Amino acid sequence: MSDAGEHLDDLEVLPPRFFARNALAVARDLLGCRLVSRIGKERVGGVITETEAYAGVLDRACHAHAFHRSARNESMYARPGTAYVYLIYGLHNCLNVSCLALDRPHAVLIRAISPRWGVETMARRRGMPSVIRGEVNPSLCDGPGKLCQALGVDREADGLFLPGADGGLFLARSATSGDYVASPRVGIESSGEFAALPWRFVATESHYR
DNA sequence: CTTCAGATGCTCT
DNA sequence: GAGCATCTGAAGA
Repeated sequence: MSDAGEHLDDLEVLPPRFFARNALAVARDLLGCRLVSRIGKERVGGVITETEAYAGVLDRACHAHAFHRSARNESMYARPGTAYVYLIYGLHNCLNVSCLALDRPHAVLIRAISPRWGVETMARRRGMPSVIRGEVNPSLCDGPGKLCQALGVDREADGLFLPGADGGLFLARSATSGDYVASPRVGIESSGEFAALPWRFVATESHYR
């Protein structure tokens, strides 16, 4: 029973208080939630299937480790629910949401979504076919850089307050609850003991199918 | 299936 | 100048 027919106008936007918690809680609870972009003319988006928590000043892998603060990560210090978008490897954007509180800079990286709305538009932005062998192309949004490209998210979106109704980007409640698997975060091998912590969360099928 | 190199630009040392 | 919360296509097993 797929709920692919659910209408974008019926989605319940996540309120500011959803984000006023530590990154581990927010990262787990974002699984199954909807991420929608109306950057550009069409609305596109899907269901969040993978997140990572970056849990503040003690977390060596976090951009705000040891209270590091610069023009790049200023959004981590903004009110909870603020988009933090940065460029990685000179090529790809990564979309995060700030959480916890002003002086406690946590963030959740959204690593993957399951495409649901505007699949053709996302495929065009990604430069690949929307359908492969009768199924939605699985590589449209299954990575942090890929989903930003598909949703049209770049550093213009940095600093957007996602619970605000006027933005081109928002998060909305999950229609279902589901299970997840936790594992170490990706690409942070140089972060010492923090590299092994299971702060990456991947939704199981129960979330969205 | 797997590994691997190259692309590319911004931040921080 | 080094390193980076990545992605892709090509080559090998």
